[in-house]
Amino acid sequence: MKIQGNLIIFSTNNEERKDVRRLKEKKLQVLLDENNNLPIFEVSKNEYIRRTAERKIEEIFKTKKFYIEQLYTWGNPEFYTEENEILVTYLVIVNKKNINDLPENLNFYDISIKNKENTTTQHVELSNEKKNIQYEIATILKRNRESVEYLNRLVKKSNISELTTIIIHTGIKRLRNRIENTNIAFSFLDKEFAVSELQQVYEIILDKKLISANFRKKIEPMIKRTDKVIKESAYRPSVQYTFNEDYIKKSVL
Amino acid sequence: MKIQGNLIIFSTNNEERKDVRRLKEKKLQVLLDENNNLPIFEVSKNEYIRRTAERKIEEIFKTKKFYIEQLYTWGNPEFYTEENEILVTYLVIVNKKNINDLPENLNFYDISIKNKENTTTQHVELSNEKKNIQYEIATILKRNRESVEYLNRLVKKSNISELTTIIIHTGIKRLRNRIENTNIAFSFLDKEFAVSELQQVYEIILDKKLISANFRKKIEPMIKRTDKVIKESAYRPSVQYTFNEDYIKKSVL
DNA sequence: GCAAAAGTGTTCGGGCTACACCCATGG
DNA sequence: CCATGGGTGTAGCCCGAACACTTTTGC
Repeated sequence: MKIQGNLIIFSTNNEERKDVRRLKEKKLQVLLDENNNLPIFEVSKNEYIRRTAERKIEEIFKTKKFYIEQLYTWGNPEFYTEENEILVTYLVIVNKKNINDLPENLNFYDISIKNKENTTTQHVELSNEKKNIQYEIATILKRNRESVEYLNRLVKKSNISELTTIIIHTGIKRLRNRIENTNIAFSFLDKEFAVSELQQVYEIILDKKLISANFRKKIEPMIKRTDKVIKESAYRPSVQYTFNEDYIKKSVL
Repeated sequence: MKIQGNLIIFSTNNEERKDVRRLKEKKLQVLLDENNNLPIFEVSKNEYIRRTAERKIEEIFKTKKFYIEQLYTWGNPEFYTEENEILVTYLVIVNKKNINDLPENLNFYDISIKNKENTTTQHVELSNEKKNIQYEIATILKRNRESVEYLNRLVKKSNISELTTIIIHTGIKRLRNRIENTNIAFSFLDKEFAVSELQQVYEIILDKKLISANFRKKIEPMIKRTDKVIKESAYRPSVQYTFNEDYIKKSVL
């Protein structure tokens, strides 16, 4: 029995706009190696698997500041090419500012997802300056035994493995669930941040524009105002906030 | 590297009341072996792990009618006694009426949970006619690295392993999450059921009384009325409903 | 008739949505 | 002065909570 570990690492990028007076545009990113695979680690006989995952991340970024949780364990014919293998995937969130290093073979890719009209198919584009990966992934309703299940399938062959696309898909779904029920959003940001930055994190994960007036009210109990201000855009400076430690939403496994 | 599988199997029991004119009282149940452990299966070299889990369940109950999903993979020093082991847990729901057999060493236990006032500790009692297992489990907030995490710990030694109590706890949390977001509640019931039966499933999983008028309105789009009626109590018969196949809530992994 | 369950209708309040509007800043 | 973002207030709407009330049945 062969057992492996796997990392789906999310981060965000701040991109300058052409119009320099506008806010930087945040994008959700994922880390892939030179073969468009997720970073893998070998599960050793002498260490607990989660600790091994953490050590691998520390090795990649030379930092101990990141969020980690188990995503899923793959060993299902639906998703797996080889029999007799098990792959445990961990979901990781890093703030780029906490990264001290990045191996040459690993690169962050912007994630862009477009829903195809009147289908359950999504067109996904992973891109950076050097490379552009495109694929389409469909959500299929599978009626099996006592219930229904949602499966994902890669509908067009691409230069990325089906399992990788499914893990990315599953990871984003998990982010969406977590961002509504926990405080993971703050893992993308510095200790101090503007409300608009937090809102951008919500927007890129939920993939929709939010009305800032309503967003403020919603997250108000989660954050604490500081005395500092910051000038992100060319206009009115924004107040810096920190996470309100008193407010901890119960997380649901 | 040793790898094993594990099953947390939930079901419900219909208990007669002393007052025979009242409705049978549903209770949430879990399946344990004679040593108070969850059913284990060995992961073979020749089969996918989920399929192995399904085969084990079919072997236990002599039925193919059950709900299954992966719960969690344990291999963390926090929860595990032995190093160098991995345990993949699957969550299962069965309707007793679909069970054709049950090995002698396996028994269902009623689950009763009481929150201890002003603490995050819960007193749990697992009981049937022959046996009674009691323990207390605490939820501990652990601040680690970039975020907070909830851990569970067995606070009083008991004749049940800590890992088993944590898996039961995690399983119930998962049921609570799923019952609000998917249609798993129906896996506990027959194809045709009364609204009050469905309500009882919600009540035992969420562990609180619901107001039936509001419950009806909430689940109305999920169910379809049939022509049949059933007399569960000694009083007014109730209309039989089925699951409305048109209504399928998106499940979130 | 009454106790228990099945089933319907109504009111109230909190939270989300949408939008109007003011403030601050730099070009 | 105006475009853009920061920030506040408010009105409407929907949904859930609470509860009153009717119907049906067996003892």
